[in-house]
Amino acid sequence: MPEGHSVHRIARQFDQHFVGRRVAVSSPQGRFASGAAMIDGHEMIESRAVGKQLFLAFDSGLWMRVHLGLYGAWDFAGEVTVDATLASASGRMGQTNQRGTFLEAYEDSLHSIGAPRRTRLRMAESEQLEEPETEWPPPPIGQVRARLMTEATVADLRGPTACEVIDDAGVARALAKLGPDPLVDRGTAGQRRFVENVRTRSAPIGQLLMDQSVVAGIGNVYRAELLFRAGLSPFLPGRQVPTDVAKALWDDWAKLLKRGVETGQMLTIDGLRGEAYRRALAFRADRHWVYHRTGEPCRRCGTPIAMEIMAGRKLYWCPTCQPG
DNA sequence: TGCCCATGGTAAT
DNA sequence: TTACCCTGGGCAG
Repeated sequence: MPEGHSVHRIARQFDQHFVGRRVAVSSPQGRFASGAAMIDGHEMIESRAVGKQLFLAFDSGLWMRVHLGLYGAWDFAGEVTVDATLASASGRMGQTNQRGTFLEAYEDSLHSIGAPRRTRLRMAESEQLEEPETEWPPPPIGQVRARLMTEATVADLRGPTACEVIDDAGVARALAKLGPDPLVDRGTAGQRRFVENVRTRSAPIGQLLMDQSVVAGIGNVYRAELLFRAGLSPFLPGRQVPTDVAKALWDDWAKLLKRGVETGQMLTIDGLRGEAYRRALAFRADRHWVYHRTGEPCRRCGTPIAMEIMAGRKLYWCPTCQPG
């Protein structure tokens, strides 16, 4: 599922290709038919991401709120922005599964950074470039909950946890449930809220980082990786996390989120160069310190990475580097 | 082909 | 805690 960085990238696609345009909204699958009718034909005036939620504003005063959940995805077709070298390269990598082809795709993708072009792009937990369609508009494939269409671009939403039309008060209610997001709550205000949220709760920090009311946008990957980077035990109660450690956690999240939005990948190992960097882009197994590495040797100390279920989700950590 | 798993979250128990 | 929503990829057979 998309953690926060993906949703910010999706919001940017809407900002660049839908905001300022009239949008035809429909529900090919039918389950969003009444919501679609409320905003169909109106101009999109704003695209905003907060944590893992996307808010699209229309000139009628109504908003579309979308949460992708575990399986959701947006499929863009037509004119979209392709700026993630890795996204495109790894996408084609996945189709061919041959490293040589990956390198060719990587080199090829360097030419298209930031350039709007006609293609198809799947935006979910990862991004994948696909062959451009020949028919326009492209026929919806599978269960498309919502279709948003301008003259140049189609966005198909499938499998979301939440997809609804709400008013300003509804947006306010949704935002009130969310903790700070570094790309929304800039400066020290967001950091202050985060530190207070952590240090007033007794739940373990590994659980608090996944709590969207404590901090918005962190998922299971970033949770594990942030704790490793901080050398922090996932089991330390929030109120026992020193203030300077909590501040540093927030700053590191802000740094990783920014990197994720720029690259389209959850790159949590710093300083990768050359082949190691390209491998990390192409292969998830080469991308993280501890996430999804149960039993494998810690990249820093060699201790087998541990895993246990915390609050229903798999938690990964290094018992030596993150003592407690 | 079919089963398991997944980067979420909510509601029921 | 568990069930469930709902989709796609990986992998065993």
